[in-house]
Amino acid sequence: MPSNDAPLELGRFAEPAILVLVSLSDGPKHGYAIMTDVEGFSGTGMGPGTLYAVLARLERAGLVEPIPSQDRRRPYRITPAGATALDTRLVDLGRVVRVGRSRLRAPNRGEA
Amino acid sequence: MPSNDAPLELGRFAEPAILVLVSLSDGPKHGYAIMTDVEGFSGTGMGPGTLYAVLARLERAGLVEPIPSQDRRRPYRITPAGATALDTRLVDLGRVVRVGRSRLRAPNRGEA
DNA sequence: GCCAGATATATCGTAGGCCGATATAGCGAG
DNA sequence: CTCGCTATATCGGCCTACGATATATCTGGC
Repeated sequence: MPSNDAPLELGRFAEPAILVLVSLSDGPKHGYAIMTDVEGFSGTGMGPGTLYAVLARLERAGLVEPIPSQDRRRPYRITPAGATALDTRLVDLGRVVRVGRSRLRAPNRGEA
Repeated sequence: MPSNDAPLELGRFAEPAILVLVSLSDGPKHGYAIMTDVEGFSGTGMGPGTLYAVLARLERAGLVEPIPSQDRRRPYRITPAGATALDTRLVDLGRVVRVGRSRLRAPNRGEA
């Protein structure tokens, strides 16, 4: 979204790549299914432009791989490397979330 | 990052804005202190280019505000709007982390 | 049998974020 | 006095994010 004169609720949610990897960690899916799945477990949607760009980048990096398709769908599967990378990222993210929440709960003292 | 021939462990960590807001939710800090603090609670560092750009954007959005400085430091404080936005984001992020972890733990069945 | 809408993928344009490099300057230690 | 740390600011460029757009298939209603 271009003009940020309004209140603005923070630009993006997080790395789309993480959302895609989480979706695929459930089992192989094709692009369209990933889109609807992501919308399900995160409030955020994702256009085809973002989705297929992320998928291509992830494939180049060896974190996902395509499965030979029998019909018009092109399913992808997460690779072991992808699962490892996602797990690492999730641990880091979880730590940030935990720290952030505890800091928000604590009374905001004036000095750091 | 140009050439992606190497394994690659995923590009970025997450939104720098979130890291900055988490840092400020502890109490007011100036830029340099934010940088060292962020390196502490997340494995990721952050150059001055990223930091001050994020700070400017966050200020424009009303999520942080500058505190009049007495010395050469320019401290920032998180605003109520900033705390609310961060909390919302943290909830979403936490849900993604939870879903991702449980999916990674479950046996990877071949069909979605 | 036809049309509308959902399913499904691909690509382009572009706006803007990310980030390293670089410049500047005060301050304390030795 | 000089080195290195603290501290902030800006510029340039690559790359990502994402809506818009194009295309094709499958399905259900009439």
